[in-house]
Amino acid sequence: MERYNFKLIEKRWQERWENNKSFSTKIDKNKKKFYCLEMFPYPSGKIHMGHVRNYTIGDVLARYKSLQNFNVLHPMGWDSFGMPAENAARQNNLDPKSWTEKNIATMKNQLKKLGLSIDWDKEISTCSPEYYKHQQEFFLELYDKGLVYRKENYVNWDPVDQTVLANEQVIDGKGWRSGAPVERKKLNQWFFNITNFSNELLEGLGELSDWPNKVKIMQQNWIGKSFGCEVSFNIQSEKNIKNIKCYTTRPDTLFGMSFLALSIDHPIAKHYENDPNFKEFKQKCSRTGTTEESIAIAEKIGFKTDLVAINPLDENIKVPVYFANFVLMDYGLGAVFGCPAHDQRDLDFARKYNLKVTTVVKPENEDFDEINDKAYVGGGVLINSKFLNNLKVPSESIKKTIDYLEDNNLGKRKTNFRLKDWGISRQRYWGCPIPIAYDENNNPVKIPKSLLPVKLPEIKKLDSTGNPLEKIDEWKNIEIEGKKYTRETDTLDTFVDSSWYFLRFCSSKNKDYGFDFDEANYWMPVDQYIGGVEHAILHLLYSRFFMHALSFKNSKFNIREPFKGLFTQGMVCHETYKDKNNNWINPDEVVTINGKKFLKKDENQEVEVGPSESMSKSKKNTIDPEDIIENYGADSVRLFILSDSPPEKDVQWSDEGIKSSFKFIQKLWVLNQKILEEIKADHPEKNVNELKKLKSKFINNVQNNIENFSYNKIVANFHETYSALNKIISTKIDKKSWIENYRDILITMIPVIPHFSFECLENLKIEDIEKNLYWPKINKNVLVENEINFVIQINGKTRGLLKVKKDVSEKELLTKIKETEKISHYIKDKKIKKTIFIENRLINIIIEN
RNA sequence: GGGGCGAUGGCGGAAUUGGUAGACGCGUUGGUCUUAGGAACCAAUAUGGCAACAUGUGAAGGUUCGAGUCCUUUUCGCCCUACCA
Repeated sequence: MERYNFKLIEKRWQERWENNKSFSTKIDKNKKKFYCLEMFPYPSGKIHMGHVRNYTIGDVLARYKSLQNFNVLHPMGWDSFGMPAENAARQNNLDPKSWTEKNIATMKNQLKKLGLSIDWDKEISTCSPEYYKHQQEFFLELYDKGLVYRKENYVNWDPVDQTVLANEQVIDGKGWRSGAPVERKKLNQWFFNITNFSNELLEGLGELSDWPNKVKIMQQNWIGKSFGCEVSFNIQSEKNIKNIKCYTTRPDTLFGMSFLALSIDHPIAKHYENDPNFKEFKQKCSRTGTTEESIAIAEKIGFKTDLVAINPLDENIKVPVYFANFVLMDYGLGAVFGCPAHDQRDLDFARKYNLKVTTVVKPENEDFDEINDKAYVGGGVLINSKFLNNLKVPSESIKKTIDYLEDNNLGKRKTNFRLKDWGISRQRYWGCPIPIAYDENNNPVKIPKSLLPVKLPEIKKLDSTGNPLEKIDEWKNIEIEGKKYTRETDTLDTFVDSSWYFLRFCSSKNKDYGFDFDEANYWMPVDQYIGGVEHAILHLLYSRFFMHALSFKNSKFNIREPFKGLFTQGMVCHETYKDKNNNWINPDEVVTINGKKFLKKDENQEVEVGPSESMSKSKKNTIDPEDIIENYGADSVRLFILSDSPPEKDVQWSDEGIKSSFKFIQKLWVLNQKILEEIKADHPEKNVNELKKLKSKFINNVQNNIENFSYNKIVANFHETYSALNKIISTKIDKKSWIENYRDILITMIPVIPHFSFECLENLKIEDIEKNLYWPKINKNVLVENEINFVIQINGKTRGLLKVKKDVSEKELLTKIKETEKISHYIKDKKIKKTIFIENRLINIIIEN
């Protein structure tokens, strides 16, 4: 018997799909659509196992929906702008464009080998002018809608590389490449007014019932809506400062106030600019690291001003005003009042500077301890608060205090959002140019639509410092209608590229606009979006914003939520290995002996096995998908990457696992040959019902498991069905029944192992099978069992199973139990107090002991 | 500090509304066939016990005829977020 030659067979089917354009899709309003999208990859060089998992999960769904006669859009593209291309270009002395294009060619070829049902005709690449032209149009559209603006903002500046760093490029306050201490520098930058939609973006989450709760909560926290009020504090000062406004969610603790703290970036700071002590303090603040941990641990420090703030509720309470390192300018108003008794930070600060601690909340009906080092943040009632005393905290206190403040013109109710506007300027070459130019007075003007796209100038190599666009004068200096301008040299954040690519897929060749309204209205929203949870906040929020922004003041387009369903898959992990010199080593350098001893290949040196971690180049625990496809075939890879772990959890890649999947496909092939022989034999005897039932169960299970994303259980269904078929094969079933039922089983396997399934289907020699493929419908009645393994419990303990006919009565069952020695001895001579009888399932007999 | 998720054999994981705990796979053990086995096939595999049986889903309580599943308390682990006023 021939072994299953996956190399030949997979190649043949992939070619056939490509030549027949099997997955190319057109808009068809008579058919229900299904838009299945996986997050498009960054063309970093080669695909990795994470891609394999992501695209396999998506492909199972796409192929399943397509068999169910949905009109399926399943496209693929490239998120091809970004820093790695610049880094690679600098390192290897080439230009980002050719590096990127080469990677795309490689990865496309690799993806094709996975046998994905992708409509490659719709392929897009965000770095192509055909794509970013429309992005520039969108920029101008949002500009006209007032959703784009320019303001000064701080950036991380690397003084050696003369470049702006992203937050993740700042490591311990130093530039990741140069190692130089990073400076804060103010630059004029472009912003999308995402906060214009804060409320809509928050409310919209409520409609997203097919999103993981986790992600919705993350976005909710990110948007961070809070209710409170602005309070105005009068200031006593020799300077011209009359009052300071603070935002607070706890105005009810105002009587406990003992200081007021300002951010060092607060406008009032300009009064102290020339004070050397203040300068020193500012420097001290900027010295604390930027890592999350160092911020959290950082000591609270303050700079005492000569200002005195007066409590709006009691003018006899006068407190000092500080600048403090823990107050942020970009949240609220950059100023807070400190109530040490009921806020830990304020307490730490107060203890350090010997400020008063006045308790104003005490737990209800309880004694309370003096505040020492721990602030009391719970509820209770107000004390030491004059006319607010005895109000319940927080149910009455906050509302009543705000009412009082508003009535007396001391403050006003305010909703605040944590969400900040989206800074989209990047001082980089390899991104979408911003279609703006500046006149001689540095006023921005739009580049007219007729001059779009603003193409990136081609360069041969990148210098190591600065933004190359600044240095190309012939690109930078332009004339519009005879007037001289200088181009904006910043490019757009690459998150902009990915904020609308799913729209572009709907009509990827459309020339007049980023998408065709008719097509977009047909395909959108994406029915199922699949990708890593690491994009749970930014990418998904920006995409949602972009839809809101495009829908804003637009009569032709009104789709505010781009992704109806979201699925976040887990990572692919592998064991880590280290040699005796403590260097990471790649799995393919490791050989095992009896699965116990791990040795470094060719060196006979023992290897230390570490815990399984997500595959990463730094730990060298990666497995190259191309090697695996080469050795085991795409179907084996697909099967294995789905088995073992549920898709939302991390999966452990193992050599044994992929081998086992490979063997399983071989076994399926052997079974297929046997079935073909049975068909040839065409036994006159029939055993249809059992086969039909087996098939129906299989289809039913697989269907449920696909719908619930329990893809690991599908693999289990495959194994069970394989065993069942192997058993049933000896029972002499006639040709017609075999073909009918086995055909349906094979179709059901298409989403997971398409090459194998199609090959076997072809072997069945059913006419026009390819054109008449549909997800088999099953008769649910077939699934009903006529005999039931009835669970017999005595006093709640399972004592046995009885095979009885369906719908057996309690009385009949009890009779049968008494006849069954194995079980009856438990109740012999005992008085039955009570029985619980669950139809067709279980009986619990309660007896006296 | 805030928020979320989770804890089931040696391992990854199954277990509809509370109703046979451990599906399926890996690994391990025994066997068959083989010059060989790192191939294939068959069987066993939660723990203790010869067995009957007992015990078992991180821990402790509770609700229930019945709890992996529901409630309370608690321990541990992972993830996100972070001086958010």
